Amino acid sequence: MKKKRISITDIAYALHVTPSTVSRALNGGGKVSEKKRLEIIALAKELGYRPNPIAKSLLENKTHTIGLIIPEFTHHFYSRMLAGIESVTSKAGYQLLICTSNENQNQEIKSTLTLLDARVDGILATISKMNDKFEHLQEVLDSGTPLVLVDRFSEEIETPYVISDDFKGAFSAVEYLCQNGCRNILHIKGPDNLSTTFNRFMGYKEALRKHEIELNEHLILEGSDPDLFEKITSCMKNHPLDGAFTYSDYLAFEIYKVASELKIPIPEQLSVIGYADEPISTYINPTLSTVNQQPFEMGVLGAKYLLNRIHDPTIAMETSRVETKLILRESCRNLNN
Amino acid sequence: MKKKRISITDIAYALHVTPSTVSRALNGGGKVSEKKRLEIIALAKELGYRPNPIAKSLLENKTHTIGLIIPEFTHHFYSRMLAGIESVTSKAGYQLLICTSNENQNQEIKSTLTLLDARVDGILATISKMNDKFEHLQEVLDSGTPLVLVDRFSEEIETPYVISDDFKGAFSAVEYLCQNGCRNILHIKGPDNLSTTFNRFMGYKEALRKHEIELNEHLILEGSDPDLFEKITSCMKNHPLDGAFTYSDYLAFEIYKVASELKIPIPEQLSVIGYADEPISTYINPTLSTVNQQPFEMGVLGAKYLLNRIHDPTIAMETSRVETKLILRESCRNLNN
DNA sequence: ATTGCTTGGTCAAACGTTTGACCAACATTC
DNA sequence: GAATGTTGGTCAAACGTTTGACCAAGCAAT
Repeated sequence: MKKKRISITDIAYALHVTPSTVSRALNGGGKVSEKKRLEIIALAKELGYRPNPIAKSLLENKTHTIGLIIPEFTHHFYSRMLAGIESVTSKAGYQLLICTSNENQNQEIKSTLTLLDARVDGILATISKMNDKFEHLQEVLDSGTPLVLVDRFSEEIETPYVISDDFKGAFSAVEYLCQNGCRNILHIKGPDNLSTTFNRFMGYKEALRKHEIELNEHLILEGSDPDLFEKITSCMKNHPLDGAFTYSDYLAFEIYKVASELKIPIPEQLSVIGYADEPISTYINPTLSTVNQQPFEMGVLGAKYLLNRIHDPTIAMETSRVETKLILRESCRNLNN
Repeated sequence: MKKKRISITDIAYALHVTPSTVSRALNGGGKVSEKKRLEIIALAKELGYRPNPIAKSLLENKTHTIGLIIPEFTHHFYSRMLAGIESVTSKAGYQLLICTSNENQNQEIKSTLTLLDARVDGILATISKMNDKFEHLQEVLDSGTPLVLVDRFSEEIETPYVISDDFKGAFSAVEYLCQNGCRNILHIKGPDNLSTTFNRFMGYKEALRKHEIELNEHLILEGSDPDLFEKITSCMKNHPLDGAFTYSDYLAFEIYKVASELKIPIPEQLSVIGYADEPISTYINPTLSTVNQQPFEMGVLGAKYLLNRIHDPTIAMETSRVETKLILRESCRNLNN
């Protein structure tokens, strides 16, 4: 029941000229008298003519659409990233075609195929957690479709990427703890196989090394451990903990729970720093110090890199490790005041 | 630099048949010998042929794409709604084209035009807050493009919609407070001009009326008041408050802050219920009772209505007022246990 | 009068696909 | 031997747009 939109040929017919002339009048390609040009433009306006981008796409082999593959929408990080992406693509006149992978590799592969089928001009992807296959991404590259990876990347796939500087982010957090008197710092790690988990852990280790604190294996826990609460509890009981750095703000909250149970005051006896600057960090008590990854900016950058690549595929690969910001709130002791 | 994808004519040429034959072989339209059919299918597979949906769109005047206009991504409500929408559209084989309005009417109008230009098969929209013009939406309808409004709607525009039952949601929350001994219940209202603000307020009033509690104007505050904290404080000091119902979880948190300042224990002395079931509600202390609006389900429903309309535009208009769920957590007294 | 240039157009192909109309070859029926 | 039906195809139009090639008319220069 969709109404037929008026086309260039309709205008041509009405004015007894050919579609070519109408096209040139509307796009300013010359070869049309001033009088006809005005006539055509007037009629086009009157009839509410709007060019059909589908026809143009077919001809130009371009869709002015970019595809996005994102694990999910609900984490604050991704919605901010999405907002950043949207802000630049919409300004550049590009449409955004969105697919979710649900952190599921098969769905990611399917989404990739869908976007390729849709002939998007480029793809922006955050690869899913448990990714061990990369053929589908290689296929994107092979097809000549520009690809930019955001947030997570793999060395297996040679393409521009924008990631957060997890190492430095973790390092700055743990160094702050060290500088403010912490010597026994717990770390709760993130999901296995994720470069972010690894890099944050490395940042933790490096900060300890720099401040000549020996690494204590007992102070390192796995966030995915089903007995995490008990593990934290026994860790707190058996070690003179004075600091904690966790892979996420949610894991930091687990520490809050145990500390509350054991009546260990934060920050007086235990300084805590989380990661990601989720909204909850300003609402829990005490407010949580954390590491902000600037997801909006990451999205902006990723989208820009992609557009650059679309406009000139021979351009040198642009990659960024986005700086993090240490956000200090009530959960940390500060020796200086 | 995008590689040319292999087309139906390439296959036709290689096999010395016409494109028509290839098309029929691939789509099973008969008129092709079994032998040729298998040959064609084999070659298509070998060459990695994938049909070009752009060409099909041009022919069919359908894009298998639905447009989404959403105010923003960062509120949990919208990201859940988006997830719900995506879950049904992707299953139905539809692409999702996303635009944000940033709660800005001009941008909403622009987005609408963009989607119409893109020839989407239907539009799903959450109209922006300060909406007083509806011509653009009427234009969508006039163009014959199915439109479904989600979360917010206007009587000016006659189309299917899915909204949350704010009245009942508020009513159930306030009634719960009444049933559990509260007689002096504070209400903090939402933004002006929003039907949700009005309806939640009406629900509040109706619950009081039903439980024969007289409405006290002094117990009703504006969430947008810059001196909200002070207003709440003086309200708590001057009235024997025993309950509070707020337009949002964030406003409920303001009450937490004041209560903490005044050393009023929640829920022992004051029961609090928020609205929206934002993630923070399970992380603040005590955990916050709230009203869940089932945004995921709203998205699912909206998308389904739209798809139904796309498949049969003459179908009767489907609208829903989605039930809310009262989520009881630690912030409310319960007389029964 | 011939050549050459400019202006203002038209024509046709192209993009990839589908589909109704047509058609030749062959088999069947009377 | 003529009419009819079936099988396995081809042809061309259509969707809306752009664009290179062509062309006629008018004019100026030789």
